[in-house]
Amino acid sequence: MTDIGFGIFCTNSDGSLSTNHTFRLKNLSFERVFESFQINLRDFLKLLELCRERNIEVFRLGSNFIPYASHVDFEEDWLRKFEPYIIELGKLIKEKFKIRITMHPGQFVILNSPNFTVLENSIRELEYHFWILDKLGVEDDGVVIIHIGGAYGQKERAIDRFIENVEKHSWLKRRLAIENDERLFSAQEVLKIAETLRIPFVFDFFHHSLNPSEIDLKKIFETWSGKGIPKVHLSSRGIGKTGTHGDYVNFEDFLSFREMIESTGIEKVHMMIEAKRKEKALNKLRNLLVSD
DNA sequence: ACTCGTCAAGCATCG
DNA sequence: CGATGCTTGACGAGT
Repeated sequence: MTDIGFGIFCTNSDGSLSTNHTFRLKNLSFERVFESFQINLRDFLKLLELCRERNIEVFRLGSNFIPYASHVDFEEDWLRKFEPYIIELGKLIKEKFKIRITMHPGQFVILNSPNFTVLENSIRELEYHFWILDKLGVEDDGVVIIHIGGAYGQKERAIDRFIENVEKHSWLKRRLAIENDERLFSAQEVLKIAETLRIPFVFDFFHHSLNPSEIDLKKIFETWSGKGIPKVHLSSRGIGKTGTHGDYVNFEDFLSFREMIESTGIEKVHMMIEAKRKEKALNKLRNLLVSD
């Protein structure tokens, strides 16, 4: 039977703790960045406590941990001032919490954009994400997860451009992981890209159900060899437009996903619960598992 | 003291 | 062509 370790992201269920505190860009100054950072740091530590109490094995740190860090107006020497705090935090995580930390930059990070400025901004944003994880001193299993990007009416061309751009900035391969999305790039397409680039594939069950393709989950897990425990995402449909995440995870979705995972014979996976009610959703799921 | 619209960034889809 | 979905959170204007 597969051991499934769970993960949550960015905030707790009532929103009282968040690693995404920010401010308005027009007020950008070192002081404002530092102010938000301190709140994010404080909340992050509380969230790590929460994860430890509830035996949560993965946490996704919010991209706004240091707000506007990749913005052109963010001055270069500001980041150096944060360095000692991040290093200290990294030590604490290693000694006290022993949790896997990952990140997932926003939808604006697009490595296959034909627009040079978009690509440039994306690279800068990824540099910032890598910087954080490197200074934290987390292992290579601390991945930075992105989607493939746009199709621009020529999906094959868009895939080639993604591969070319990652090859061009090959340092990205150290932490970059890619995920199938709910509309454009199916799991089958993402697997091909992951195999070509030799980077891990974060399989998203909900996106796969909305954008299905023929896949071999075992092959998807193989992209993780030497890169840490395979990571997957689980969410269920919410009210509103297709693709919206639900407040909780549908138990049937979990059961069929678990069956799919177990059929590969894998020993251990990390499952990120992408539900709006975060640890409450995980609690509900675990309660159902106990009574099941 | 509150609610509401807007905010750095891209893309595709739906009406 | 404008609103919406994607980690939502902050905050100033209006009530």
